[in-house]
Amino acid sequence: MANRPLAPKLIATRAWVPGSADAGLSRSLLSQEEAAKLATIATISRFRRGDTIYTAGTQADAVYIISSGLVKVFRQDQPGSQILIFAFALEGDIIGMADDGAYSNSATAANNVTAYRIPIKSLRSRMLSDLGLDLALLAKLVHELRASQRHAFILSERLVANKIAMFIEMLEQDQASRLGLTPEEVHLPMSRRDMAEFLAATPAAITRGFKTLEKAGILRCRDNHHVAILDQAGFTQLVNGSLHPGGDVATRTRNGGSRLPLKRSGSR
Amino acid sequence: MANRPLAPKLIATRAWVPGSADAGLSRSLLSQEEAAKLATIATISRFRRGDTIYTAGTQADAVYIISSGLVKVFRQDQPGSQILIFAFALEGDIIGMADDGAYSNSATAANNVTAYRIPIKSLRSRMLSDLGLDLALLAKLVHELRASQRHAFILSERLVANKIAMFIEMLEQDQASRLGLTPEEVHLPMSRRDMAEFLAATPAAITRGFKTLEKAGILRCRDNHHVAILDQAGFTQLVNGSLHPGGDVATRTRNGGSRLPLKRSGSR
DNA sequence: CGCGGCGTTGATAAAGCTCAAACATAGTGG
DNA sequence: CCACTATGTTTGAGCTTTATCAACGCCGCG
Repeated sequence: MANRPLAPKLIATRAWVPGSADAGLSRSLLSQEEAAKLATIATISRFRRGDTIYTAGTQADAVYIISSGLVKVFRQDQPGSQILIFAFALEGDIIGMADDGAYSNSATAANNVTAYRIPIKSLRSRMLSDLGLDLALLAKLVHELRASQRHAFILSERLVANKIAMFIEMLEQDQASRLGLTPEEVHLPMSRRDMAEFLAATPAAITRGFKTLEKAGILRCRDNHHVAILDQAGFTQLVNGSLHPGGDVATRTRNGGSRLPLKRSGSR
Repeated sequence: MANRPLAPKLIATRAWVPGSADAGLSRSLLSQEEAAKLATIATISRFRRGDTIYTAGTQADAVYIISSGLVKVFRQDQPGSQILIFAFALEGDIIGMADDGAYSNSATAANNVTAYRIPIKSLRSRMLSDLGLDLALLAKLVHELRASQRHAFILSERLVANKIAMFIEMLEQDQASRLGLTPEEVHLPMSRRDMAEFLAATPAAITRGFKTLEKAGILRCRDNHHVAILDQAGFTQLVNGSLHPGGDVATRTRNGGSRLPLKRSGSR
């Protein structure tokens, strides 16, 4: 049973319960038993790249637990107006939040997606009888809320280069917590345009932001979907918003590089 | 409804359950019974304006349900660096989210605050036995998540005047759902500086944004804490991001004063 | 009465958006 | 296999908004 991919997984980190052992690690929130029970009320849905999974404002009859693929959860008030992507959902994420019975945002598949579709009614009745499921959803929602606040924090940044750095750090942590180790390269599974719509910027600004970070020696892009962090110290400072990439990073030779080896410093 | 102020209240709107009757209305999520049970494990805390309620990174031993007053929930990475206010919490809100046993953001009282302090341990044991409490927290978290996404959406706006309009609309809806009717004036209980820190702008920009909205005839400020919406249609368009206040309002003199939608479309 | 925080107003500079065109990369059908 | 189209990405030039920095008025408070 352990190696079968046929039961939904819900992934999150611990919230109030301190767990120093696996701090920062994602755990599966559902016991096998609970996952199996959920599987009995779920159906498997498949979506192709670009497919609409649900649309904001329509009646919310089901939530989806992503099994594989990448889903963009977004909001667009008027057709043709600005889009803001709220989250990139992947395996172990649950989507389909509703407000007064209607989906409060939209979701489309960014590539081929398989997901468990769980009707709300079944879920509700199941929740009333199964406390563990309840607590799992609670933990997942806390996780989501934190992620959303982090998103807001990224959006509050003024310079696009900083936003990008924070975005990459977010993906890095996510991947690290899923894999259990920090990968050499961070994988950016979405397009530049998607990044722009997540970071509230234009694709052009995203391109230039990456260029800025590369020129500053902070990171290196193998291609548009794989970046390596070269200057971890400078990167962290960027993420913490304490300095601006254009000016100070180059002049950071004063204090910075004591903790980690810098590959190349201050080439200007 | 009830006149006993001695039990905690949790306020939220409905999520998946459609309730066409009281759509958009806040409901108290706890039955009197549950509230009473919660009260037995809660203690009342009082804070004065400026007091710290908890600090990010410290051990999270309790959550707080606000009974009265205004609390700023915020994050500040480095002392002296940028602050982002995530939420203004008031009566019926719950604060104290944690990550791996530590508070993930900070909270201070914006004025005199009374709150129910509920130790995590008691809450957990209570949750395991009381399913209703569980579901109430779930509903509240969905509410919070939506609020956070809305915040992100506001932050994604480029022009400060639009941000302000969306912020006012947010407060208006909140007040309307609490009162059960749309008030004539929207109350802004926080300072300009707090708004700036919520909207990721500077106080100066906030001032100028309000000026812009007033000059455009969208709203009128009785004082710094009370605004009335004069042009509901224009206001709504601003909130939906379909129209730029600076551009169109300035060009209005050329166009002879007619309010024109001027939306952009991708047709070529 | 002086002090410090807040709010407003004014100049300047920087960063990003808009618009637009060149470029790259698929996917498609001949 | 190739043109051909559609989509995404990059680059460039001009314009707008806001951050920054500063000064000033206001108010409450010691």
